[in-house]
Amino acid sequence: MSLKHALLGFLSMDSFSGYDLKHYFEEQVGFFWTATHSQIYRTLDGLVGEGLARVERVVQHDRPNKKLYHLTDAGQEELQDWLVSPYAVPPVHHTLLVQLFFAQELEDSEVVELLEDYAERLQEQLELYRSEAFRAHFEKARGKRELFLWYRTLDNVVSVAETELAWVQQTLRGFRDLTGA
Amino acid sequence: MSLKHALLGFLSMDSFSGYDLKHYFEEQVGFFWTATHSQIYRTLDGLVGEGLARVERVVQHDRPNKKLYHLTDAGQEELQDWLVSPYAVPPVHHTLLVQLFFAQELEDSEVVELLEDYAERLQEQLELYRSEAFRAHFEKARGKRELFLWYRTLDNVVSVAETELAWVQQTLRGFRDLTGA
DNA sequence: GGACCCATGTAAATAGTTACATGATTGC
DNA sequence: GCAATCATGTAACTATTTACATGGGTCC
Repeated sequence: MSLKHALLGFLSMDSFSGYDLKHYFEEQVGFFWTATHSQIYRTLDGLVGEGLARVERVVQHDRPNKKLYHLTDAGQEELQDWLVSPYAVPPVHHTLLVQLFFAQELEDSEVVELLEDYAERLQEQLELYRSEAFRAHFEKARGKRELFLWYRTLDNVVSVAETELAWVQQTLRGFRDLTGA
Repeated sequence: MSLKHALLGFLSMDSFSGYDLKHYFEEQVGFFWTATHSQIYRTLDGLVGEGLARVERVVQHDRPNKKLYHLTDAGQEELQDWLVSPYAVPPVHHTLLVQLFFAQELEDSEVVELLEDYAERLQEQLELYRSEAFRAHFEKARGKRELFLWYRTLDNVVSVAETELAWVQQTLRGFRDLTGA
């Protein structure tokens, strides 16, 4: 479960509320990990239950009260352990490839449409990655080393999306050559 | 739910038992979709329940009896509809990037180890993709068009894995330059 | 006798999404 | 008064994995 550890990761930098973290997942790490607020709140509960975080109730007057989560020593240790745990190949699930694999049943034009639509989605993704949206938060990096790590994570998804886009375009060319579509 | 539609896809080619399909997921499309037998059996039940497939009990003497699943007209229609449904960007979950993003807490050597380990996993993946394992089944393609589609699906995961590998190597170089590790 | 393949399932747990639900405060 | 942001939660559902469970047949 990486969400748990991503939360510990954030809490190792500072103390946050569930609401803060929700925004961090949208704006900070949304390009490589997403989570909904309902999952975040439940997972934070779990962290407290496991003694990996503790909660502080903060009374606010200008806005609704909130719960600030702090990392415990046990939480810091759990995070450290997990950070060096070797990569386990995740189960693969690539919906578009399922569609393409069984596309023999489709008209040529439908296959082309499918691929063109995918290309558009990838373009949108790339534009989002290249916008300031994610980079804006990189200024919070504590030094060059962290900044490097953050840029490289973003570069990963950019590279992969570019590769997918090149793959679609090549596939479209090949398909048109083959079918005359 | 793509598993449901991947099953319909297979059943549109021929009739299969759950056991057959389990093997198809390992050997035929395992590089872009995985499923366990427990999920396959339950999903097949679901297909029958929805009227998208029907089941034929086949008595065998040299081996245990089996249940052959056949696509119904409704199943064929459901498949056709799904095949042209536009791509929806799936939620992103990339565990290694979570580790790297929060790797500021780690020693230089631990970061290097993490990346080198990832590179090894990617190499293994690539070797698997390039082996005969998946291509062996491509001979069942009904014509050039289908063969093209199948090769392109495999090429997708190969390209992405190659990109990831190049990304790791570039990241390792950059990290070593920066830290002297 | 034992390993291995064939064949099918259930149960429990984990992970994640979507929908439902509430309420305060700020700024227009 | 209304929209937007802040803030937290629960319930139901979907998807997936892992573990448990069984039993026949073949081949060495």
